[in-house]
Amino acid sequence: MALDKQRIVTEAVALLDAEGLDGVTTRKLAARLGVQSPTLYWHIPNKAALVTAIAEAILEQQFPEPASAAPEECWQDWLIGLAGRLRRALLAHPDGARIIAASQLSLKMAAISELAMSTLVGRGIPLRQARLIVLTVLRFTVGYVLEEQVGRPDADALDGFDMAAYAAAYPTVTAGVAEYFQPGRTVDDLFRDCLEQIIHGPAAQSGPTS
Amino acid sequence: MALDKQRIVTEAVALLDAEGLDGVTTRKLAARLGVQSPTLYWHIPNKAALVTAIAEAILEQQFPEPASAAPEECWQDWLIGLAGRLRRALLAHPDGARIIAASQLSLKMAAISELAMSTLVGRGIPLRQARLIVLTVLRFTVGYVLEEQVGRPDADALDGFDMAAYAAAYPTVTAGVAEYFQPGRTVDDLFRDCLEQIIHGPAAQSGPTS
DNA sequence: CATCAGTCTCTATCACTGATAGAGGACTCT
DNA sequence: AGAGTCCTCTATCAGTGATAGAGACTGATG
Repeated sequence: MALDKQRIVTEAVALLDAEGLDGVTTRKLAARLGVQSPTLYWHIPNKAALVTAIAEAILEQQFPEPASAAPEECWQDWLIGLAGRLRRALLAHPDGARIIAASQLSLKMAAISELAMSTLVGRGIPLRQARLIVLTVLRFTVGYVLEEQVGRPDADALDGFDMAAYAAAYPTVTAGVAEYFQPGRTVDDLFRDCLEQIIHGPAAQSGPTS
Repeated sequence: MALDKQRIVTEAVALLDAEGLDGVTTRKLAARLGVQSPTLYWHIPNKAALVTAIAEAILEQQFPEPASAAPEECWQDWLIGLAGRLRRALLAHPDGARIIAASQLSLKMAAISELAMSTLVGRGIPLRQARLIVLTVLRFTVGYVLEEQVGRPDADALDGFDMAAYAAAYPTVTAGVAEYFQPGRTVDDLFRDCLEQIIHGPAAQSGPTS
């Protein structure tokens, strides 16, 4: 089987799934492909380009085609769905958000922006406002998932960590977390609620408002 | 001069400013401190802890004290100011956002959340909503600056990049960028406009609305 | 057939990275 | 003087991204 960029990227994603971004080294990747590591450099200029290619592949899985809007929904719901798809794409692989953030000049990301902005403009939103909304939603989504995916510190690092002192020092934060995750609420709900914050504004609340 | 964690972190920030995050290696840092690199490991468990300490130091510079709210402003303007301060803290050093994102369990970040949430709650915002707003604003801010600070690809990497084709493929994005940066608008304005999107909602527009 | 050029993979090696083991100096308290 | 603690050192490890340059294998051309 010939070694080409396509196969390299596919295997790199598999390696990513198995070991995370830090596990994606040229040597391990080459070993999986039955080849020596310098061979990769014939097909790929450097590792940054590989990471960018991985980013494109990850987005491709969730956004295979332009995928025009379903004409039924209002743009708000549609945009929430789009951001949800982006989040799912990032969560589908370890360090997905880190990879997207590290990749420079992603064409797929530009395509998603274009899709979102043109859809909003098509629904009558002024260009300026469409840009602000889309930019806000996309950057928020990356920032959100990035923090969702940070490697939680292992037990050793938490040795001297005093949970009770933490709760005492940051009572409102602690209360807010406790309040939110009461019934059957999940992190997905939290993401959606934050998005509605952006898209519908702070006024329109989903839950029981005061 | 005795070598302690304080001095290590201070010098690490200086090295960060000089060479960026990738330039912060244990050897270079030790050399600046007139010491051999293994010595650092007496004061610091590993490099991740060093990065976390750098993150705390960066935030400390912009948020030295609890800094209670100026009682004059409405909470919206106050929160916008807070996010602006956070953004300035991240922009003040190369890769600032990357460092914050990479650091696990930042106490300073928790303190900022606490400050923001308690302030909002103190102004009568329900706890649930305060949490959503603050979480959204903070994660958006990190995501925003992260993308602001990505290393722009060098000229070589842009070799085969067709700017005209890009503009043609993503006309709405291109038009949106061009429309926004017409008069004397800066990236700071863009950040602020996005924030208002979140805080005041899509309805209240700062510019000339349709 | 012989030769050549292009394509791809190899071995060998570089400069560097974070990290550890363990020796030893310096300093303080007894 | 001796013991013990604190701090820094030398030496070294395994692993990283990357390059140079030799060679193999292919297909086309004389």
